[in-house]
Amino acid sequence: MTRNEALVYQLLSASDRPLSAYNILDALRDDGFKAPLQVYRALTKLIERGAVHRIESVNGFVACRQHDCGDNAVSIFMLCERCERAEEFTDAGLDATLNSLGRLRGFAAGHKVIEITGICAACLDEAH
Amino acid sequence: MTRNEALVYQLLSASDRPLSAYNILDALRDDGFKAPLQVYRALTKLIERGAVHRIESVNGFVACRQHDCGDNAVSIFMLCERCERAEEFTDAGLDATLNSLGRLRGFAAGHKVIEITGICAACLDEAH
DNA sequence: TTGGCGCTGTTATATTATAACATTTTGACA
DNA sequence: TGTCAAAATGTTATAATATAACAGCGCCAA
Repeated sequence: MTRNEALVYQLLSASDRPLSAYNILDALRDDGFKAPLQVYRALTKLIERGAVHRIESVNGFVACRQHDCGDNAVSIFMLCERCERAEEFTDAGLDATLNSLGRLRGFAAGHKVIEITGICAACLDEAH
Repeated sequence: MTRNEALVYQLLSASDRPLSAYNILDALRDDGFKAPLQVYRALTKLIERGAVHRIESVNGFVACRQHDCGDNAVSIFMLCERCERAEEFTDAGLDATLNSLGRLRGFAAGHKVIEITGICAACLDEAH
């Protein structure tokens, strides 16, 4: 892992919510980051490697918190509208279900995006 | 449905792949569209009403081709990497599965994004 | 030791989306 | 029918997200 990748990865690992590329850029200015490409390049590598996931719904990025995502399991993200926290978990059954839904239609499934927006347990409690 | 909404909806209905807001803008210049906001405003209304879906993975928009999406069923999109076509279908079982996955963790599920990237049947055939 | 490859830095630019505000249209109802 | 408020529209400007293009550096294998 290169220096830039490590910096981006550490930052994402320390955050419980998705960060945008420009959030990351700002946070790493003291470490010498000056241009968006430095962030995007690191993100691209980290994502290829499965260390980081992109959250399409919010144009943000999170560190992977599962080790089985990719091998026969799909990542599911629950995104809290209130506190913006993202929780990742995996489900092998769901992965298989989606593969077979595709197969039924002759579709060869590759990358899967599953993102659920709602209210997390902590925020529901607060509202009681 | 207002004139602008109708124009945007017709365009999307006639397309078998997602269009970006700026694709739409360009296509509707002859109809008097001049600024992105005209497109985004129409899209916002159409999406609220469930007539159009946003495809997060490609920052594009498609006309809804299911009538049961929303009522206890979730829309699933299969996106072909090769020809870029988007196919929508719905699945009530999957909707229930995701709701209960959330419930297990105290999460109140709202909007769900399910997008699968891969190769469609037609493109697989071509490659044979 | 050198030559190539991958990583880096930098400037510029493309793409996607919204803010702010003035104007016009629509439709309910007196 | 007149009128007023709400909704829709038009327009300019700008914000937020992402990539292109090219030059330089550093490592390390032959």
